[in-house]
Amino acid sequence: MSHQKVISLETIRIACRNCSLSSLCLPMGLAPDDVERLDEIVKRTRPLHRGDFLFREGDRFRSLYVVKTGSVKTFAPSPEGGEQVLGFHLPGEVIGLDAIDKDIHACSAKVLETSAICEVPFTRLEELTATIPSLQHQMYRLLSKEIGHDTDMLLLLGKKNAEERLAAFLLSLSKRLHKRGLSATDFYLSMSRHEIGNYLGLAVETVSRLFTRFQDDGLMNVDRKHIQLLDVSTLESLVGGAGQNRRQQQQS
Amino acid sequence: MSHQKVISLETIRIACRNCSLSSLCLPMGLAPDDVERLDEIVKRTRPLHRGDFLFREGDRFRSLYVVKTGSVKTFAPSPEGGEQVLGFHLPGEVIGLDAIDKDIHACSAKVLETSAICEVPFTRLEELTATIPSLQHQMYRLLSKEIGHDTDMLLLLGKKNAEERLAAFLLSLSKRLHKRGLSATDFYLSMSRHEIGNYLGLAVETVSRLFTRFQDDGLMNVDRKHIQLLDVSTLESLVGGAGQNRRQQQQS
DNA sequence: ACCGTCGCTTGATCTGGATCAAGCGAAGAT
DNA sequence: ATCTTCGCTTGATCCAGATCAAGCGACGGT
Repeated sequence: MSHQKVISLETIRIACRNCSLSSLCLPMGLAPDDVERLDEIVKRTRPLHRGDFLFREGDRFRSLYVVKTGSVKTFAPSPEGGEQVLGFHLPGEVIGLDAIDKDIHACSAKVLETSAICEVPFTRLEELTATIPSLQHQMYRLLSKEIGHDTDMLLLLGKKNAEERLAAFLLSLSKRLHKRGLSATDFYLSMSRHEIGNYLGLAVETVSRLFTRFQDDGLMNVDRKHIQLLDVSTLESLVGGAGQNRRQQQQS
Repeated sequence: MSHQKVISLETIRIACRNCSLSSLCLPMGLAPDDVERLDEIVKRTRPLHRGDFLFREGDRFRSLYVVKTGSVKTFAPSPEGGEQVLGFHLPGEVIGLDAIDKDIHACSAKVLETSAICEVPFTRLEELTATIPSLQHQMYRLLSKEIGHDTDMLLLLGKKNAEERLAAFLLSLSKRLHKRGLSATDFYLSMSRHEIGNYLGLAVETVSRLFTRFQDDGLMNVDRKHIQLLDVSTLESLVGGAGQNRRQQQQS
């Protein structure tokens, strides 16, 4: 997405209180004093590069990770030896929540491009939440939000066709990038077609064909990793399942 | 599954400290005094019946619900008017965690058979967790566990074929029932074939055919809602994806 | 500048499971 | 006791998307 050595020490020295992501990240809604306390436990590591791991499946769980810049994918091994991509994580998003339960990471997290990551030791965070009610609430919300997101994915994988899935994926990226102050209609993909397909439960070929089709239909421009959304409202209508009239699935 | 009026007032008067589910439910690992405090905020409603709602999509979020006996399904509306079954909830399982974030329920919860349910007002629970560190930790684990479960479902819907999905579903029920002291190999389904199919992303017909096939192969007996698992280890090997050799999905 | 690798595209074919269609039997209603 | 409904099963057909196959072009390495 961008040249490597651009991220300097100054960038990673930015504390929570000055971080442009604070409204998306843990500090959301905290009093200045409390942000200060949170700030003290956050480790800021130097930039990581494509292919680096934040943690691997089977690792002991110690910290949550927050993407500051760049992007990360998480994936779990499937019994046969393949893997399931579980998510792509953009700035402001928290990684590792699923490991709190068993104290062991059940999935791996791999950096997709040069990225700055904050590390938050969980035990210390947990102690802090006990004394800062609003931070505790923020944590509950964070975990709950993740569940809600997974629920959306279940609906996508369970009920939507290929076209709807890809449209939903593009719009999700668009929306999340926009919330971080980036363009909602012009961006670069940091993941491969293969990874997109894996994530959406589709073959690479299907993803590729759909990109071509969407472009032919004037919905977007695609040039390698460079994406430009041209007709967001039509994409949105595609997600709604207006694609065809598929059988209404209900039960009782 | 059983006659209705059997559950009496005595049954629902059981406090947390006497509840046989305490090792599965919130109180896990709490000191007796703390269980007492938790116990005080839990409301025990009279038994609910098939078709009753715990909450509906759009309702204000107020409480978490714990299944004590019986079973509950949760489901979300899909844009087209159909619905996606999100889960079936057995005794000891907690419902409503996904609504903490937005403070609004994004899905509905419907009772599948006569059931006893505990209601835990969330605001009060949250206050309590701030003063009982082990309860706070328990809550984090609970939310995290839910994420882990959703992750498993993503893998199931994204990578597994029909046979693998149904085998996984049956084994999941079996395992969860067993943990609650019930038979792991002989049980009744409280949900319809349609609901199972919806949950697993399959058509009713496919579910029905697979039940027939599994029975013909000697893996289980099926008589309406009554299930007997005969060959658990073969079912387990089916889940592993040993079914056929499907293309290894991996990415760079 | 050249080469090899690898990710991506595009075309042809195949297939698992959806859809369509037609009973059947159990449970509740009158 | 009979009817009606509805959930379930089974058979026939269809199709979206997987799989197979064959280039092509970008990029990193030397």
